[in-house]
Amino acid sequence: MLNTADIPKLLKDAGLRVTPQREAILGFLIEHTKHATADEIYQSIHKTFPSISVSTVYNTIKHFAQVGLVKEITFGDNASRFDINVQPHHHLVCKKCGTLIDFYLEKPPSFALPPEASGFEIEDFHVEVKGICPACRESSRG
Amino acid sequence: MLNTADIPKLLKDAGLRVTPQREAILGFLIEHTKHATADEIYQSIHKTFPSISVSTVYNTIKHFAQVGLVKEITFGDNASRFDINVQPHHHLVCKKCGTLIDFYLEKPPSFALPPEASGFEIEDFHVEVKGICPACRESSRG
DNA sequence: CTCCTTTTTGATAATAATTATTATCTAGTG
DNA sequence: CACTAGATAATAATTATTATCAAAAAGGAG
Ligand SMILES: [Mn+2]
Ligand SMILES: [Mn+2]
Ligand SMILES: [Zn+2]
Ligand SMILES: [Zn+2]
Repeated sequence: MLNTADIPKLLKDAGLRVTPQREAILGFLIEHTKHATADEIYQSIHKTFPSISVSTVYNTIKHFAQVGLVKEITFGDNASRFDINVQPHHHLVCKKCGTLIDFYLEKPPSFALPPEASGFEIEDFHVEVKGICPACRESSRG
Repeated sequence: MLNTADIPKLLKDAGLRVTPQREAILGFLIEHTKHATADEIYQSIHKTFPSISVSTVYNTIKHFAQVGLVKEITFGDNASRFDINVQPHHHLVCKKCGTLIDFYLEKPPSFALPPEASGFEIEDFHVEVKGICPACRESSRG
């Protein structure tokens, strides 16, 4: 498990300079919640770090994603979410509110790619299970 | 296979009025390409139907998606794509250009959902295999 | 510690995709 | 033909994100 004490080392090992903004953003992702949006990160950090800017949050999480500190999740038509869990895993997603729950596969799916796929360099895959979470089912009852 | 001659019937069966705009949009999706974006649909139809509006394209494809005539695909950080293939299937996607190729599973993945998932009403799932297409590999060679 | 170079930050503007609003128009009904 | 629910087109508004760039800060070298 990642610990907030490791933050400066995590940043250095990723080849990034250590700044208060980066420590705050990485700290938020480690401590609070997986799968936060850029805006959620900004709103939370802004309380104790009022001078931080929205563009810094975007720059920083994009940087983090590039060096592999987080993984950007971009499905649904809503905002990107950022996942501090960088192990290969998959997501159960609520169609209404976008809540994500991690899960792991017991057995990978067996897929036969069609001829048109030849020459494609495959890097990884992601399974998205879609449904409605209990909270959203409750709130949409007639 | 869907045929352009069936378009009025397809619209009526879906409970939608038959209008030239709807015929044009559905016709484009059937004839030309699977997985077009709203803008691609608009740009193509606009040539022969100059009075059509961008908002009509959006309204119409959203309508189509609601009644099950097309399926909206929303991964990647780019624009939504609309799939005239509404059978359950999955996608190989190019990380660079967003090109999509359909594929079908031989065997569904076996997943064990965690306790947090209890109460979730599962509707369907989608496997997204990510990579780089031959064209994009070629164009990014040093 | 001080100076210097490089990187990062933050304010703002710009862009892209999409949704909302609304006046006008039209298909279907009788 | 006349009426009305529904559809269209023009436009404004919104949301998420990226670009620009001067000022501030980080990390080394001396
Ligand atoms: Mn996750
Ligand atoms: Mn498809
Ligand atoms: Zn929900
Ligand atoms: Zn490509």
